[in-house]
Amino acid sequence: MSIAKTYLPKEAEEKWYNYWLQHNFFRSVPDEREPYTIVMPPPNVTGVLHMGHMLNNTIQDVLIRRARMQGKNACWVPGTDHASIATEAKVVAMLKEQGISKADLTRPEFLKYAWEWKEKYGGIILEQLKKLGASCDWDRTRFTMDPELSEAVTDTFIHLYKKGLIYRGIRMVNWDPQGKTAVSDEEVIRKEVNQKLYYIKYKVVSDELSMMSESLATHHSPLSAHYLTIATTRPETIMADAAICINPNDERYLHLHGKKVFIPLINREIPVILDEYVTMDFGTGCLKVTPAHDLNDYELGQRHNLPVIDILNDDGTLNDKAQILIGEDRFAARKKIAVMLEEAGALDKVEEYKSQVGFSERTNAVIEPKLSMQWFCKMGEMAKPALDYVLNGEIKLIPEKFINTYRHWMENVRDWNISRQLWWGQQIPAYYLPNGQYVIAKTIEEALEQAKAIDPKFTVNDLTQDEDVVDTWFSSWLWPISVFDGFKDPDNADINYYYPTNDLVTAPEILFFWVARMIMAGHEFKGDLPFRNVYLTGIVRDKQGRKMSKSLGNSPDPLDLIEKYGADGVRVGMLLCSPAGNDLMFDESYCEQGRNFFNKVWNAFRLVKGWEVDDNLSNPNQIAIDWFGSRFNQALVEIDGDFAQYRLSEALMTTYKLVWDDFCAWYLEMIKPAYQQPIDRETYNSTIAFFENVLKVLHPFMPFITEELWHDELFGERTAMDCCIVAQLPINGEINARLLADTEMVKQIITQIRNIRNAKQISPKEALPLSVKSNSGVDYLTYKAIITKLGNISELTLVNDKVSGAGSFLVSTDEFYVPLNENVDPAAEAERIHKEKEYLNGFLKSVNAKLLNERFMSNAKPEVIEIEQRKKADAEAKLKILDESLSSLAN
RNA sequence: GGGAGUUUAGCUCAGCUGGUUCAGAGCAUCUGCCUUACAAGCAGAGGGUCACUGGUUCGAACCCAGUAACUCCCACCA
Repeated sequence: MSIAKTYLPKEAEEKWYNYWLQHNFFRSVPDEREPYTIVMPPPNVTGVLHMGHMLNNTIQDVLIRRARMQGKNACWVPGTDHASIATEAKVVAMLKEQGISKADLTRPEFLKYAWEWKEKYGGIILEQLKKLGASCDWDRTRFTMDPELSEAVTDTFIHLYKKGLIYRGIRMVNWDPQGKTAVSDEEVIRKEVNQKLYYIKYKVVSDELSMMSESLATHHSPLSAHYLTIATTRPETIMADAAICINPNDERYLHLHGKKVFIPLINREIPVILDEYVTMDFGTGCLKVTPAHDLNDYELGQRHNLPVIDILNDDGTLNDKAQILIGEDRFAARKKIAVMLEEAGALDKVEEYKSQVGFSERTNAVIEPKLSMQWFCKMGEMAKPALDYVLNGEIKLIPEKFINTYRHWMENVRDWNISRQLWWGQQIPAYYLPNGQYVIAKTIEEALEQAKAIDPKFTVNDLTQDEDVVDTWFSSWLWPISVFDGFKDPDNADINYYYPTNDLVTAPEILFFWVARMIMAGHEFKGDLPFRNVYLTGIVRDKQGRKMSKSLGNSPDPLDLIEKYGADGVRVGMLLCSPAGNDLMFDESYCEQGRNFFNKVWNAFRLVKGWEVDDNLSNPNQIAIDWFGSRFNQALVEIDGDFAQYRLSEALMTTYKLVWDDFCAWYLEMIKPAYQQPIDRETYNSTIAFFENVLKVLHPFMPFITEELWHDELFGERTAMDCCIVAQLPINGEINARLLADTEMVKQIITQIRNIRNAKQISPKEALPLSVKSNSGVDYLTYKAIITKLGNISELTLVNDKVSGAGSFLVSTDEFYVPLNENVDPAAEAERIHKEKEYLNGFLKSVNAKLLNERFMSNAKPEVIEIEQRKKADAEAKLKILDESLSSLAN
């Protein structure tokens, strides 16, 4: 029977994923085993898989599969997030294409469209995750707007309101004119932008000409006495100015104290006010105060009792209060007003200027500070315990460097604006009464009851529910609890069993958005932390270090990659380039390496599969078997250590080398029978057992090929449920250190023999004799079988004297001679030995320098001194042998 | 402006408490091989002033100080 030279993943992937599903291997229900739980950071319901998801979910799947194979009850809860602003924006855009405007729809009509959209596209990303091999318990799939989860949102809102942690108030908020909603501080991304700084002249209202000329005489400011000049990046907001502010200590402007000025173009009179807030050396030292459109100006306005003139509509266009350019977009208005100012002679100059501008994280629109009535959640009280969990180590952040950032944020946390002027999401459970009061209630019936307590005359018709919905994160911060119905049914078996969860794998970008708030919610609503470890992955970047993004077009399509390299290849590729806690420079070649790796495993399988066993043979290669057994156990310890520290990349690399180098390149070569020769039963059985163990350690990284091979008859009969996915990882076994060390020497011998072949152009097929002068006492005859096989040695003999005219090398202090047909050139040999001596002498010198240094001898630890002494003795022994060789060459 | 981090081979990264021949791994490169498991491979080899400058120490990639470059987070200077 011939087996394909290369493994074709596609068919196997589909077959085994379905098999796992059918046999409920991903399913988890509470039982007596130790739970291991991960809740998946829910991707946006309308999103598609990108490289960040690939990385994230590969890591989660590796952890989950490993836990499952360690006998834990592994539960990975998948789900999606309703992502209110992003989804609503998409639905609005979709409707617009159909010629439907959101404004023409009622709330229920709009929501109907939104749900249809969700039903249509909502499952895509989860389906894509299946291609990757994600072993989630799909029966537990949740959506943040599932009825139970929405109910949890309402309940927690009420809970926090009753506790006084939620309040309503007029505040300056971050307004997204595209999404037409407020967003939280965390959802504003500041970017440096090239802007223009406009210097605009405001005419001073003056009553006496004489005073003016006096000012002219005494002040040599760049400003005309008739005017003062302000600098602004936002000339379109001058119509909303309520004052000009100067620093009272600014000597240049003493003459302006108590004056008034005209706003250019509209000629409205505003006062000049004094406040030390103004920096004298920035711009002109004159600041236009626009309380409606700047947070600082707002606060300044509050202090000075200035009116708030809001000239912007919700969509960022100018309203009639602007008097001019009504209906124009703010950016169009900016350009036009610059021209108008210029024409009016009110524009002094324009400078290039770099400054930070806030953008909406979801729509990328420029954020507009806007005064509005919003709901807020107080954070201070909840932040304290959430900070403690991390500081005292109950929750570990991996890597630890994020602790500082986390602490800084938690110590400076501001209240959270939780209301959004959207329809897609959980509507705020506030009901307004005709008298302006409101009540907070779970249902309108309950609201009515409360209303009646205020005034029995109220009816349902008097109640109006708040139009707004809560921030998406106000539902996802409940995720680790709500997916287990911990609100609806706080004492149910699931929540009691799975909560707190074990590991959370997510991106550092949402440490504050989400992770911190989940910790707060966990403490507030469950009195316990939501998870014990937070693994913060890096950002997936391209080879040049740029963040992968749609607009740059530098992100490969994950599904194409899977198509090309197989899911196993892509998984390995992702992990190969993702050291713990660092960004990863992704390159397709990593996936190629992953593919090559599973192909290597496939071919090892082909080799073993082809062997015939002869029960009459009784010459097992016991040394090889013992050695690989030890080596395997040693690798297990290393892998365990890597996982314990969440060094997944290294765990994979340790596994990679174990399989490729130790198993394939060394072990299989050691025991491989000659072409078309049978193998003995014992070696065969051991090899099969090793291979099965290899499949196990590989499985978390490469689930598909390992499951495929697992079921081959090579490994014997399998029952339906006997699958690699639930096989138990081997427990750390015996490690024979001596054997491992000796084998390393044997490997060196073989490498040296190969080197001689290379140098002398001798074919590997040509058998060579080997003589050993063992000075160390190692009995090389023990390893005769391996040395003769891998070195293709015709005869291994022990000698007491040097062999002249042969190729030679040293391993440790043992001498090896390979007699060759042609005589070795003594001069060349002498040169080689001289070089080696030179190196050893240099080495010896540095060792001696230490040993002769009194301070070293008195300060260094005894074991360090001992090591140095051993080095010295070793070098001296080698030098002695080399000298002997030299003199025997001379003879 | 404040804070954190990074800098080790061509690339991506290990290097844990300062002490083995400590300067490592994988990939890439080079040389030789189509050797009956695998050319997606095999065998071998060559790559480094550990960013820079000083200091501490018997001893520094590692500790300290400073410098430079890059990255991230936070922050209301128009």
